[in-house]
Amino acid sequence: MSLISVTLPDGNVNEYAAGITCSEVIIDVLGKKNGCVAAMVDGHERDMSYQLLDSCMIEGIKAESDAGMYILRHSTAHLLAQAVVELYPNAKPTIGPPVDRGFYYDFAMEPLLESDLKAIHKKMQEIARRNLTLERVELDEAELREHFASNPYKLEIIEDKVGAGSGSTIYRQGDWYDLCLGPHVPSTGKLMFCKLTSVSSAYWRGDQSREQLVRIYGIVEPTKDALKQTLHKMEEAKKRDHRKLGKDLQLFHIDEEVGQGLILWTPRGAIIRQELQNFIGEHLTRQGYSQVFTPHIGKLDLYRTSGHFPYYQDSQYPPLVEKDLMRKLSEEGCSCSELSNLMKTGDIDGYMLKPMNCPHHVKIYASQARSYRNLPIRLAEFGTVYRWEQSGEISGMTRVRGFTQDDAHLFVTEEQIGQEVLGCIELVQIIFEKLGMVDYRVRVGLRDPDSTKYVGDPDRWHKAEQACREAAASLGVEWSEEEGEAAFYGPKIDFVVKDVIGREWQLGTVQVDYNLPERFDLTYKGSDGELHRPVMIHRAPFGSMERFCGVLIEHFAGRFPTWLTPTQCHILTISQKHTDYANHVAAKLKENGIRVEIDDGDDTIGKKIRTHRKLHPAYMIILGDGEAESNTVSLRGRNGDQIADIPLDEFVRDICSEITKKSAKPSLV
RNA sequence: GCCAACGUAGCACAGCUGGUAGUGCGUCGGAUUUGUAAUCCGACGGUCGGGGGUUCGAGUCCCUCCGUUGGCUCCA
Repeated sequence: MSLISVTLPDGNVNEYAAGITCSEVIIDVLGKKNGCVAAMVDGHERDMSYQLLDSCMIEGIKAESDAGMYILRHSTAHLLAQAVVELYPNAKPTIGPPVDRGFYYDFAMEPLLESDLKAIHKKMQEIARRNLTLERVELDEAELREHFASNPYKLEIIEDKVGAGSGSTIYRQGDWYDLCLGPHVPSTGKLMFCKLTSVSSAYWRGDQSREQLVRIYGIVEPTKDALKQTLHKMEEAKKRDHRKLGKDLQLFHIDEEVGQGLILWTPRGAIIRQELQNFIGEHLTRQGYSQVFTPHIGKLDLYRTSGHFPYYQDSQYPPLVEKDLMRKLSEEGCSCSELSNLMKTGDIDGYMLKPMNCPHHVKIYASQARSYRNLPIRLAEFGTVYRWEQSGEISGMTRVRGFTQDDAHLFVTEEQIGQEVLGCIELVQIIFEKLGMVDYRVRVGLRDPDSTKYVGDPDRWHKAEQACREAAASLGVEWSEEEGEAAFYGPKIDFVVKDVIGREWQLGTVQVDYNLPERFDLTYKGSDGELHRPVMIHRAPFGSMERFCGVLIEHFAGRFPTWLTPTQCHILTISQKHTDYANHVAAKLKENGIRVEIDDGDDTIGKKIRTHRKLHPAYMIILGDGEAESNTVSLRGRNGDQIADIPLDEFVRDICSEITKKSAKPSLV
């Protein structure tokens, strides 16, 4: 038998007889498997049982590594499928991939209930305990078809993915097997520590016109402890959910009688929003923006020119029609579809709730003759827009039907694009940094080189794309280029953050636009005395106040920094004879612009603390005889720490300074 | 929009196979006047998401609409 040279991660080279398995090499080197579930051989993931026939480089893949977790999840998806088929013999497994935080498997079967998961989980554990070996088997096309003869979904995959004439592999565990390329863990015993998290539905191949499948989601970890930890984290994440905290902290309300996806900002939430808007406003002024105000509606004609109507009719609220016209049309027996057609053709006019602020801002630009000396012109507005999101998509504050963008439109010359894009993203960065949001990524959306859907000259596109790239690269955070993700009217930079349950949300965006200036025939006079076309940049560093606040609530878990928190000080009296002093302290704080709430009720101090801590004020101020006599306050912080008898003036000075500095955390206790 | 589950007082929940609604917190009233995570007593509060049906009788079963949640699809 021939010998092969196997290069190890540390650079050492061992010689083995050809045909040795990954597992044997790893055990030979380490004396044990050391938690490896698979191996990386010359850059390819392989099973532990994979035989090495040629000289190669090898490295073990540990279960807890990213690649290892992926394999663990994938194998657990198989385990799930086997369990489901054993319990429901008519269920047909379709696909079951690993995903970021776990895995899922889709089955063609009768709908399941959440409560059925328990039995399935039990079955999975039973199979895991059988410790079945996962065996890779290569089959030719005919054999594959024979193995999956009763499963049309697998046959379809064989048809499409495997291709005519070629074979593929299956993985067998006990008497069950699945079509799969692997790799997998060596045996089902590695998959003990899993949990099924939810059951929902999905379409076969994500196609709405095809069969509805039952999707089961689950998670898995290499050890019991890790599973416990992950479950604990999931519980913690649930507590931070902005929908729950928003209710508990009285930040916003959604009322079904008002409408789905329409946020009512209650007084406490409104403070947070106002503070954020003030904060952005300061930076807008510094960066040379002009603030404008525009109404919530505009004529259909405006949106015909901009292109929003009727091309995006599906995602807009239906147009508003003047009442006399409506009456006349209705007397004439005009049907809804006729009305809709008349609107499309422009034969009748109406108004639209604005889906975007840009047309209004364009009109402000166009209201005067502009010169190159005026550019860039930067128009900013907290503009509320309305979009008809699909009902199933609406969620809390993060996906809504009416929202306020921290919007601005910059009208610039071609040469100014780079510098202005940079200015926009610097603003985003300043704001994210101040709020401690460091876990975000940047996506640069570029043209799909094969598509012709884009408007504007390719050379200009190229320059704008380059400007976006350079701007993104200058940020010093993770960024990626994504071809085909540009808007049809220009390249863009998106800021994406994760919420506590791992969902990613696009917040800020900066988009270059060649289209609207063209459609509205915008011009400026250049130094050459000729008229030129400006370029527009759309930007919204927070995306929308609704979504941003939703994400912020989760980011801070409801414990906002002093400058943002709705009530900064809760004054609690020891007994009712301290009410006068409490009012004195409150007045002093309010004079200094500090938001205060007093509780001078007849509850015990313990009870008051318990009540008020639920609202997470920056500080609780406890006032009794001692404080009243010496004109001091005693503080209690969020973590329960206490400081007694701080002179009132000193406290006012310190908290004011903390607020002015927009400190990340209350730090006076 | 599609699939599934869910929808009981302001909030969190209980209510078995149909017999006509309970608990805790909150609120209000009374007592208490308290020094750092629940003082005691009492009261108010629900046409059980809306509408329709089955039944002698429905929070409990069926239909339908609305909403919420988890996914899918979509997102200028």
